[in-house]
Amino acid sequence: MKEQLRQAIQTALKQCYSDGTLDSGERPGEIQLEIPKNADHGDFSTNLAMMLAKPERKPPRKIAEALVAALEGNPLCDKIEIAGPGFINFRLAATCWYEVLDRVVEQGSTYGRSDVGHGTKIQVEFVSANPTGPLHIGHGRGAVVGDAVAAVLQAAGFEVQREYYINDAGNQIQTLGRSILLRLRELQGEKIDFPEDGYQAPYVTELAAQYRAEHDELIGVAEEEAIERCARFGIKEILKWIEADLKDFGIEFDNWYSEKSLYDRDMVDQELKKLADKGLSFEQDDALWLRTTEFGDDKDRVLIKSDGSYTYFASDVAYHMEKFDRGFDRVIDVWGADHHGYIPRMKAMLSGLGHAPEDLEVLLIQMVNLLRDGKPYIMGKRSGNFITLKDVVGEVGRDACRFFFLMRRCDSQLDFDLELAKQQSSDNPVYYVQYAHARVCSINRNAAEAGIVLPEKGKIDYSCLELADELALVKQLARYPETVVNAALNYEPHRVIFYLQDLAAQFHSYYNRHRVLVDDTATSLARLYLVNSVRIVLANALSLLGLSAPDRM
RNA sequence: GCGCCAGUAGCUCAGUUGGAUAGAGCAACGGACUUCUAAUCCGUAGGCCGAGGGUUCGAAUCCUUCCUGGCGCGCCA
Repeated sequence: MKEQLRQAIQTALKQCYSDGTLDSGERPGEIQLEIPKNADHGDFSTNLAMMLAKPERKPPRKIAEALVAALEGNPLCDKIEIAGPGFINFRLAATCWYEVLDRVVEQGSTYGRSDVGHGTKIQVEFVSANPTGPLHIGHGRGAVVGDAVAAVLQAAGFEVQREYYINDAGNQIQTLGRSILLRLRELQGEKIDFPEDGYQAPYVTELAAQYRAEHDELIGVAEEEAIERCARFGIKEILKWIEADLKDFGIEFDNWYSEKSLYDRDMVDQELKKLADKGLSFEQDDALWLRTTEFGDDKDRVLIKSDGSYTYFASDVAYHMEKFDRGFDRVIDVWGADHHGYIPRMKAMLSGLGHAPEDLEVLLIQMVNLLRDGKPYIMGKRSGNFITLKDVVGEVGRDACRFFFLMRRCDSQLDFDLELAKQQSSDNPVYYVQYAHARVCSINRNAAEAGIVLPEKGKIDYSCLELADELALVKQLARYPETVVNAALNYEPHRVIFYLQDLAAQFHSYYNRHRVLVDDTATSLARLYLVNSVRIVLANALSLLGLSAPDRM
C-alpha cells in the first residue's frame, strides 16, 4: 500500500522535473512517507516539499502544490491535501484498503513475511552461557530476545542460523571438574575442606552422586585425569539441562558450537597465524598481542599469555573469524551488557581483517533485576542461592515470561518481580492479546452453529464495512508486514509486541461496540471476514514471537 | 579518571529514525454484563520529555556541557 503510493509520488516528481516545474536538478533521497499520529492528517503524509524547499529555493507550499497537481486523478487517492508548513497528506480510497483483507486471507499464515533480506545469511549467536551451571533469569532474557530477533529476520527474508557457543575450554571448566571431584570424594567418605573458589551449589553434589552411580570411582586415577573426567561429565550433563530448559522455553538452536573443538581442530593457531601474516599481531614481554588500538580500541590485547596459554579473547577471535569463513554475511552476538567492554576489541579485530563495522552487530541485553515481593533477590552461582530459568518459567508460565522479556527494548534494565508476575497473571498483557484471538474463535464457533460459513477470499460485500472502526482495523492489518520488516532491520522484536497490543485493543473496542453476527446476512459475512483477518494476523504475530494463540480461554 | 546504557504521567514503559496538539498499560476516580467470552469496553484526571546551551522551517529524537542511576575498564572467564 505504502509502496504503491511511494511509486505514484516518484512518478509525479519525475514529471515535475521534466516539465520544468522543479528545476534545481537536485534529487531527494528516499521519499519519506509516514503514518500521521493524528488521523485527521490522512492515511499517509510526506515532508517531501519541505525537504525540497532548500535546494529549489521556493516556499514548501508552492512545491507541494506542483506535486499535488501532478498527482491529480490518481486512482489510489481519495483526497490529497496540503497542510501546515508544507506537508502533503494523502487519504487513500477505501477500496484500496479492503484489498488488504483479501491479501491477508489469501496469504494466511505467510502474511507478514517478506523478502527484504534477499536471503542474506545471518548468524545469531545467543545465550552461550558457560556450561558450569543451570541457566538463570538473565540468560532467559537473552534467550528470548535472540530467538525473536532471529525469527523476525527470518520473516523478513534473511537466511538465519541460531547458534549456541559452548565455552567448554578454560579455567572455569577446570574449576567445575575439581568441584565435582571433591564432592565425589566427600561422598566416598573423605573429609574435604571445600575451597572458596569452587562451585558450592548443591547441583555439583548431585552431579558427583550421578557420576558415582554411572562410573567407576576414580580411585587410583591421577588427579589431573580425574578432574578432566569429572569436567567432561559435568559439561555433558549440564548441557543437557540447558538444552532441555531452553526447549521448554520454546527455544531451539540450529547449531551448538564447541570452543574446545576450535583447539582440537587447531583452528585457534591457524586463525592467529592469519592475523600474524597480516601484521596485526606482535610479540612483547613474551606474550602475543593483537594490535587493536589501530582500529579504535584504547589498548592492545593479549592473545597468548607469557606462560604460553591462550586468553579467552584468542579463542573468541578465532571463533568469529571462522564464522565469516563459514559464509555468513552478517553476524549478530547477543551479550549481557556487562560484556560491553569487549565490543571495541572485537570490532577492531574485524576491521583489521577488512570487514565493515556493521558485519558484526552486538546486541547488549541489560540486566534483569529479579525481585520477590518488591525486594531484590540476590543471586550468586557459588552461594547456591539462585532461582533458575526453569523455576521462573514453571512459576510464571512460558507465554507470560516470553512476553514480559519482549515488552521492553533490550537496552533498558528490567525489574522482574516473581510475585507480581504471578499475581498479575490474570491481567497480564499477554492474556489481553491472546484473549482477542480466542474471542474471534468463539465468534467462529457461534457462526458455525448458526450455519454461517466463513466466506472465501473476496466473496463479500465490502460496502457492508463502512464503519470508521472497521476501516481503522483494516489499516492496522495493513501495517503488519512493515512492522515485521522494521523489527528485523532494527533488531527490535518489541515492535511486534506493541503492534500486537495495538491490534488487540482495536479489536476489543470494536467487539464491544458492534456485533459481528447480526440479522443482516451480508453484514455478518463481511464482519466475520474482517475479524478472521484480524485473527490471522494475531496468530501470525504471536507465533512469530513463540507465543501460543489459544482457541478458547 | 575513561567508556557503554538509561533518565518521558505517581509506577512500568512506547514514541514510526527530525514532523503537526508527546502516547499506552498499571494505580486513582466515574460508568457499561438479559446482547457473538466483562481476562473486555467507555469516560475523567495526570507532562518544564533530567538541566542548560547549540544546529533549523521544526527537536523527546542530532551536537555539546553538566546532573543522577546502572554496568564495565586484567597476561580473569
